[in-house]
Amino acid sequence: MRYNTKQRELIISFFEKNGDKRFTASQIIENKLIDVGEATVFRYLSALTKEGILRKTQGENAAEYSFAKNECKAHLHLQCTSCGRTEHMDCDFMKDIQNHVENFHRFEIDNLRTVIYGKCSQCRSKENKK
Amino acid sequence: MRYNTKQRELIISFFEKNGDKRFTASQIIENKLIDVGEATVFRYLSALTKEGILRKTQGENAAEYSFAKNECKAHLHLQCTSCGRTEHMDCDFMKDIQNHVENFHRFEIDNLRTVIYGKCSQCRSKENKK
DNA sequence: CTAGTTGCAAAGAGTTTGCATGGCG
DNA sequence: CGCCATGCAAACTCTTTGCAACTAG
Repeated sequence: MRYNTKQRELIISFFEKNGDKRFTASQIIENKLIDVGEATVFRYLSALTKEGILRKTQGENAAEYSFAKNECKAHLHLQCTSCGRTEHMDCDFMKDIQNHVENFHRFEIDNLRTVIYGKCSQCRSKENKK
Repeated sequence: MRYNTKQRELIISFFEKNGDKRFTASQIIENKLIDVGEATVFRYLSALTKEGILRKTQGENAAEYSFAKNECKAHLHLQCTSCGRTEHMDCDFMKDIQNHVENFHRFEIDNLRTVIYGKCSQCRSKENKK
């Protein structure tokens, strides 16, 4: 059994409101973004990730969590290592990638866990100006 | 300036010999896989990653390091979340992915940092038998 | 009422840093 | 000989866990 508690609702609605934004447990706790005890934050971040409600990715030092929209389960995510922005790869070619990896490599991609790192064009042009 | 020390050579040749295998700093230290002090292991894992000699990826709890072959800079890596095995995506379609992401999303993939998570066919058939 | 949940504090794991000693060039 | 590298121990950060009080169903 699982209880519907105030803390659970607080955490889910926090991420729901914050769209694509990613947060570490420490950010939430230190800045008091949600009024829930430290251990409980960790417990729910972990539980909600298992339930598929949150998306967990690894930041530089700590795990980052964001809201896992349903569409996100169907596409990959490009994350710029300079500015940190995430782009959702919701284009037609996404299906081709999925098919190739499935048929040729016999591998089923986990779109929630995977992050494609690299540089977005804006950050690259900024760096070239230096 | 940078010195060529015994420790540096030990660490590089250890990873060179171990091909695709990934190791955490703790595995190396606790099992004495390399005869180098704790802090020095961490210092070199970090330094060699910056130099592009090692490939750093995030395991469940700790960073994992493996030897970064030159070919690896040109393709993505599929890693099974069940058995942990890594498959190198060195197929012709890899170029198409690179081109699409570059031209359509204006994003330059970092192949050393990126890991595509999912399940390999062997692990999926094993799980279906349960 | 009963079983799951909370929050505090303590513990644990991974990683970084200060500093005196040692070694490369 | 001068500067960088090493190793130990201490410090730090992120995360998990034990436990008594609390709360949803």
